[in-house]
Amino acid sequence: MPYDPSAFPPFAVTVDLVVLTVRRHALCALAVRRGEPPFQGRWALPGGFVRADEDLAQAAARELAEETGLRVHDPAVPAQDNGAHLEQLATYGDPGRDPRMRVVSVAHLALAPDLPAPRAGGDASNARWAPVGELLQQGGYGRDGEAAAPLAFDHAQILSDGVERARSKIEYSSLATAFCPPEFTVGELRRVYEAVWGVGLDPRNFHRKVTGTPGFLVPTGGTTTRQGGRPAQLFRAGGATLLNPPMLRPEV
Amino acid sequence: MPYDPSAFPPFAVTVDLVVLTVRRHALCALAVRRGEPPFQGRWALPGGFVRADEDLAQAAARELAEETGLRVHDPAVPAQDNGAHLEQLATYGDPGRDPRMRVVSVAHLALAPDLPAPRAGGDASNARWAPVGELLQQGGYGRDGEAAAPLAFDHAQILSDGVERARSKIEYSSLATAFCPPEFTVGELRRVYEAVWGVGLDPRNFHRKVTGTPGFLVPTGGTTTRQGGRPAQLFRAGGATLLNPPMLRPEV
DNA sequence: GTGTTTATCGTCAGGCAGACGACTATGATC
DNA sequence: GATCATAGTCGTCTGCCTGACGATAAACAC
Repeated sequence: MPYDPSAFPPFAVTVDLVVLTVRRHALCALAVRRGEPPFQGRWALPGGFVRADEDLAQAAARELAEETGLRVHDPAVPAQDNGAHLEQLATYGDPGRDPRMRVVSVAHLALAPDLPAPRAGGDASNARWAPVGELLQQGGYGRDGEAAAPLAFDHAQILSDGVERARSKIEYSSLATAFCPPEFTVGELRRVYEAVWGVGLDPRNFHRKVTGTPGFLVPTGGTTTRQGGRPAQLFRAGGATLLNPPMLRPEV
Repeated sequence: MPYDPSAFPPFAVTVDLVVLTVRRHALCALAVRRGEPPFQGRWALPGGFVRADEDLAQAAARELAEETGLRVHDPAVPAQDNGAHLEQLATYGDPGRDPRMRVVSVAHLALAPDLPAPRAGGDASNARWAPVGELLQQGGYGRDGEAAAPLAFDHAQILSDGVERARSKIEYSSLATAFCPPEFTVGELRRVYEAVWGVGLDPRNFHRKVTGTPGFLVPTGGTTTRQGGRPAQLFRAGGATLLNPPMLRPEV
């Protein structure tokens, strides 16, 4: 059959972002408050339309920068490590997921170190870091009396998928370092695993595992004592991106 | 900002399929010959436009049925196991990936047992199972003198991503059984792993691993001798979908 | 029967993870 | 300044799993 522009229905294509970070020993996601219908006043994941001349990854990186000021870490430049990790997550295209029109959303997952404060177009009250358990639970009230209404659209599903991706991916990759500042201690990295998995890990076995895996961590020579207690060695993420054998997640 | 239909550019949304199977000890993918420009006469992955009232998974299942006659195996009905496995792979939306217009393609991965013969709208000469190495290699000639021109569009990238997904996913899941008929022997399952990974596995260790993992394989009681040699026990896939600890892929 | 092929069971050594003891180096408290 | 609490780091031991590989079993071809 020849090419016929009327043979296919037009879609709007958006990118939605699951931006995760670890704050106060809890896995948190970035949520923005919707200022317009539908779901006006409800919390949602940040996102926006893909522009006509833009790649999907570019659109996601642009939205991330607009919402958080974060630049994306370019894997081709391992030296400059002060950016977030960004990867495509999955695509959601249910008819009716947006009541206005047919929207296909390409969700992306971003992992970032702990940040000072979110900004959404300069309006801080319309963006916040919230523990993922709080965003996903139905009913009840959040920490600061915020009514825990479900996220807008199908964003609870998207967030849930993003969290699951992060939880499984830190098992077999060095992705957990994306939650850490450029230099970090073994204990800080362990607390990332504990927050993301929601479990406790043995500090001694964890230390043996991460320092014994070649190429995973590179000591920088410095030490720090910002956690109290004996000063800890500082490390940077090594070149190894795959962790083999993987870090084992406890059975719960 | 209020809702403004002119604020976003229209996209065409398609689903493309990476349909994998194991034939004659080789991992093969379904390819269809393009009958119209662009890339007329070249091989491509099967796919098509998503309809206006269709979910992405529905569209992928419909395309799969149209191209192969396969129904999709519904995970909610584990008893009836005569369908293919289908999952979303990734989404490709480079501007310029289709010279006609802006097309976002949601690629899906399908795994099927060995099938008699492909059919593409009843025309067998326009569809074939080809070893993935043949489809991905640049230049040279395929087995039957077919010029090994690169796949159309960015389909080489999509196929490559799909193969990589399949290779890694059979490590930690029971997905390899999707390449097998409803009842199969340990040896047949091992040959699936060998074909997908392109390695040789020790039959004795493999047998110990798969029969020793609870819930992975369920003996049906029957035996078969279709491979020659001593009759082998027949199994069905057990309820366990996750393989823990995973099957280890040799270092090459 | 003999040889070939495939399936299945066993044995053994090495590696890794979980459990946990011991020691070190800092800041806080009395 | 001594003591305590906290966190980091190094070891040890045991059990499980894997890779390598020997041995046996049950079919078919000749």
